[in-house]
Amino acid sequence: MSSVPRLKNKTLHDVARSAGVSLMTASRAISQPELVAKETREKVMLAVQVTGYIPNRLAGGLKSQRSHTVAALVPVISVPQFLPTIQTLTEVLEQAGYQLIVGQTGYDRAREAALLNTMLSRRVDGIVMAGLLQPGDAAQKLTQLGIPVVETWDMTERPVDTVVGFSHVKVGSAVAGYFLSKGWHRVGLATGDDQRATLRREGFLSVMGREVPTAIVKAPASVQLGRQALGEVLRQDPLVRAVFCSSDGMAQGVLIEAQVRGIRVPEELAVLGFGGAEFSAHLSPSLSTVQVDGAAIGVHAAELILARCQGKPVAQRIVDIGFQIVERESTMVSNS
Amino acid sequence: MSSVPRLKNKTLHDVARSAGVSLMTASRAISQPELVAKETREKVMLAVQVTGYIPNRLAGGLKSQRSHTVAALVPVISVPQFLPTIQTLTEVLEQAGYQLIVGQTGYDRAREAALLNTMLSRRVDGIVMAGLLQPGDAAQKLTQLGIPVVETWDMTERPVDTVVGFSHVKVGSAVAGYFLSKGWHRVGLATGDDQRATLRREGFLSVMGREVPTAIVKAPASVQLGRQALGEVLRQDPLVRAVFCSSDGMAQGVLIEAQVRGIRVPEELAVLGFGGAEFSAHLSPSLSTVQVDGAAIGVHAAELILARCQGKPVAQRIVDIGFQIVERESTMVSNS
DNA sequence: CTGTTAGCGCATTCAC
DNA sequence: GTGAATGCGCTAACAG
Repeated sequence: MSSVPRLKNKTLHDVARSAGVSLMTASRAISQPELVAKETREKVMLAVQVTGYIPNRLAGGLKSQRSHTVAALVPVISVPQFLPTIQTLTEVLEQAGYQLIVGQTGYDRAREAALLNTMLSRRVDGIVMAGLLQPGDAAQKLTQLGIPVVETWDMTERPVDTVVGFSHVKVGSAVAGYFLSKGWHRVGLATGDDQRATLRREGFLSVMGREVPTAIVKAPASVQLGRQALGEVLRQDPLVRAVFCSSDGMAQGVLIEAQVRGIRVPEELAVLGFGGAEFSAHLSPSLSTVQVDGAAIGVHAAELILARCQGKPVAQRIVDIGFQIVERESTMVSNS
Repeated sequence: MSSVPRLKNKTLHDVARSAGVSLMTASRAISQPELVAKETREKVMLAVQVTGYIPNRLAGGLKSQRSHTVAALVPVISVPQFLPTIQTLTEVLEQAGYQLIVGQTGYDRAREAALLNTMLSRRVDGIVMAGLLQPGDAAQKLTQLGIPVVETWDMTERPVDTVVGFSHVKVGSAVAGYFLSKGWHRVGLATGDDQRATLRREGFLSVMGREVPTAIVKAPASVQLGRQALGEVLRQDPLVRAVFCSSDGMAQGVLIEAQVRGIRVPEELAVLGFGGAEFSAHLSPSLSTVQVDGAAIGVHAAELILARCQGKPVAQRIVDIGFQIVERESTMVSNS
C-alpha cells in the first residue's frame, strides 16, 4: 500500500491547456469569475472538472501574502470553557474561507512563545489567544509585524492588539458580594491554579477582606479534584456555608462530595460554579454559576480578525462581554 | 491602530546578506547545520538573531511538496468523546513539527466533502477523521492522490487507508450480553441519532432479538437530553430495569432524572454510559460505562500519519483498540 | 476581456 | 564546504 502510484496533482497549467486559454485567464475564471467572459468561464470550469484540478492555496498565498489561516492558542484543547468559543470561531472563519490551526501551550510560557513562532512561520493571518498573551519578545514581534491578535476570556486596558472577554477580578468580587448579600460569611474557595482562576480568587478575597479556607488544585480542574477540594475546604472549616468553585466541573465534584457526606445543598452548604456549562442547569440540585457567553466571544474574535485582514478599521479594540451570576437551586435559600 | 507601519518580514535573503554568505548557505545553516562549517553557521545564526528572521514554511513547502500540516475532521469540536484524541494527536504531531488544522462537518455529508476539498487545497500531508469517511468522490480522490488518511473511533475491514478504533456493533452486543447476564430483560436505550450510536443500537438489538423501549435524541447528546430521554423510555415501559445510553453525558442526565423521580439506581434501574468520561467515575452512584482509550487513538493516528509522511511502510493498517465495560455502582447489584 | 511578464521565499540540483 | 541557477504553483500588475 505504500507504493501506490501517487497521482501527481494537476496544476492550473493543466487546466489552462485543457481549456485552451492562458494560465492567467484560468486563474481569473476561478477566483474572479465576473472578470471573465461567460463562455470562457464555462470552458475553464469544464476543464477543472475534467482534470480534477484542486487549487494549491499555499502557492497562491505565497504571492498574495495571505494564508487564510488563523491560529488559536489554548492551554489544552479539552478545557470545556473554551470549547464554545473555538467552535463558533471555527464556524465563522470557515464561512469566510479561513481555517483554524490549533496549538496547545499546556499552561507553559516557553511553549507559548515557541508556538507563536511556529504560527508566524506558517504566516497565519491572525492569532486568537485563550487568555492574555504573555508579555515578551514574541508579543512585541506580533505588534511589529502588525498581525491581528485577539486575546480572549480575560480583560486588560492595554491589549497587544484587541481583547474580547471580561474581568475575572470583577467575577470574584461579584461572587463575594453575592455571598455576603446572602448573609454567608463562612465561605471557601475550591479553585484551579491557573492565572484566570487566581484573578477570580483575588477579586473574591479583596471583597471579603481576609483569607478564607481555600483548596487549590492543579489545572485543568475536574470532577474528581472538585470532590477532593471540598474535603480540603471542610478540613479547614467544617462549618463552611458557601463555596465558590473555579469551574462547573469542580462544582459538580463539590456537589457530589457534599451529597456523599450527607451535607445538604443549599440548606447547609451553598455551591457556585463558573463557566455556565450546559450540564449545570440540569444537575440536581441545579448548579448556580457564573455564566459567560463563550460563543459570543468566538463570534467577536472571528469578526475582529476578519475585519483586520480586510484592512477595515476596528470600531472597538476592547470588548467587554461581561458575565452574569445565574442563581439556581445550589444557592437558592431565603436570606437569613 | 489600523495604519501601523506593518514591518515587512525579513527573508532568507536578508539573513544571507547580513551574514555575508550566499542564500543557499544560509538556508543550509538553518535546516542542515551539519553540512556547514562551524564558523559559517555561527555567522548565520547571529544574522538570524539580528534580523529577527522568521522562516516562511509556506514557501519551503511549495518546493518540497509538504506542508507539515494535518487535517482533523470532527462533527463538532465540542463532542467530549473526541477531545482526548484531538489533544494527544495535536501533541504528538507538534513534537514532530506538524500542526493540526481543524474542520467541523456538523454531521453533514456535503460539508464533509467540501471540507475535504478545502483541506486538499491546503495540501495537508494527512487527514484524520473522527468516524469513517463517507464513500464518494472525495474519498476516491484521497486514495488517488495517495494522501494518508486515518479513520478513527470506528472499525471497518476496508478502510480508505488506515483505521484506528473499535466496533460499535460489538459494543452494543457486549452491553446487551452484559445486561442479560445480569438477568435484566426489560431494557431500554437512550441514544443519539448519529451513525456510530446507531451502530451500537443495532448491535444491542441484534443480541436482544427484538425491539426495546428507545428514546432517540438529536446529536450531539447532552445532560438535558438524557433527562428527557429517560422520561421517554419510562413512558414506553414504566418498569424498565436497565438503560444503555449513547454517551456518559446522557447517562448523567438519566441518573439525575431517576434521582428526581425517586427511582433508585441501581436497585430499581441500572444505567450504563458510553465513552469513559472523566466524571463518570466520580458521580454518585458512580457510572458504569464503556471505556474507550481516546488518547491511544490519537497516538496511533499520529504515528500512522507520520510514518506515511516519512515513506515508511505501515505495519498495521487496521488497529482495533477495543473497549471495555467498566462496572461501577450504577449497574452493580447481585445477580437475581 | 485576455495574455505576458515577473516574481512571492525557499529548496533541489548541479557545479565549483 | 559553498555558490549559482532553476522552478515549486500561483497571482499582482501591467499591456494589449
